[in-house]
Amino acid sequence: MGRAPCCDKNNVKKGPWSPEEDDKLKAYIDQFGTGGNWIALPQKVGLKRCGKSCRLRWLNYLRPNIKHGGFSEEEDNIICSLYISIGSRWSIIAAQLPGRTDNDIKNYWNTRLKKKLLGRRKQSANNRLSSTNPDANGVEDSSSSQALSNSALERLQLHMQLQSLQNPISFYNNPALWPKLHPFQEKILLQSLSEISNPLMQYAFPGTQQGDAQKVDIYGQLVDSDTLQQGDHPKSSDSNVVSLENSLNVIASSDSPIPLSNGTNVMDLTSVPRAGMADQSDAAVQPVSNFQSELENFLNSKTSGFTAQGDQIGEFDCFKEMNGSRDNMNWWSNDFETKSASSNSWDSTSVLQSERVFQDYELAYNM
DNA sequence: AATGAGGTCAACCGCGTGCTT
DNA sequence: AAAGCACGCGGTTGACCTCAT
Repeated sequence: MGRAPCCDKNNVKKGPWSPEEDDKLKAYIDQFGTGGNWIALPQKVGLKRCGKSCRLRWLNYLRPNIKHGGFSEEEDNIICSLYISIGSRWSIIAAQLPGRTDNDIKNYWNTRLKKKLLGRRKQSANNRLSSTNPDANGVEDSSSSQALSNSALERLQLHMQLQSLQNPISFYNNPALWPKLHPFQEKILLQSLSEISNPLMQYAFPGTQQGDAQKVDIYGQLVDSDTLQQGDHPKSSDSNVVSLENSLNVIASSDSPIPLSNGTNVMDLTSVPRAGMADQSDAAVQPVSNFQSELENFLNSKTSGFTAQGDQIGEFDCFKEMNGSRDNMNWWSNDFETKSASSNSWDSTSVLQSERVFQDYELAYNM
């Protein structure tokens, strides 16, 4: 036996609100308020609507100071940053954007921002196609190749953050699902991790600077960077792992409260239970330490037996230039208006996307 | 001009939580 | 303590709009 309906479904009007209904509801609430009972409100107002429908209409449309459309670039960045950080907790994200409703932001993310990001991915795929078709001289266009790799790196950063921070059983948090990586791919991964506090995060969490918080080690313990010695951790003599430690320290820096422009901080946001779903909130906001330990396991299994050769390091160095553009906040906005955005979803295609991202790297490696 | 595909967004639905009785 | 209820949330739907063919 299911829950009793909140109203008589047969006697309530559904569908779009008429201007008359809007006027009635607005006039009543302006004069008397909601009375703390949405269910009883429609009767008082004289509307044949469900109380929940009235509430939604008021909150999303009739309420004063509501903004519709015309999202600014800064708002875009905040939404992206918070989504990466806390996932689809639209009410919390909306709380950071005065005048915006959770419904509006949710729609905006699903219809625009997500596709903006994926559109870039598609463009990258196109670049890959063109880069695998060298011109008649067999000389490949170096700029397109670099753009491809750069794009792939940035996508991986965002995607890994999305997956690891949001979904505890995601591809990225499940070593069993990880493919065997080419040493080069591992290097790229490490470089990506070192940028996990990427520019997007800087918008919502402006207090964090890359490499500015070497206070927490990969074991989640507070560490004085001056006293951290080589050998303090089992793998610290391995250059890859040293790099990982630095990377994870950066990640771990977000464990510290980071001020937002409105006076709250990151921990305020990430520690807010999902209203109505408190049990899920812990999973929704993955503790960074879990991500760290998973990565540590990953490095244990993936770096053993591999020693980077000098020429390989040289190849890695050719990607240093990539980092030059990482402070560009607008990397994902280039094709904002691109009509070619696919209907892929982050969630359903994560593994496939991951594999294709790695294919990007493989291509770059083969160049 | 007609039509179909894709995009947008307001509204609905169902669920978990917490308050009240 | 337990049941009932309203609230608030995120996910989903479907009507409407726009654009390409």
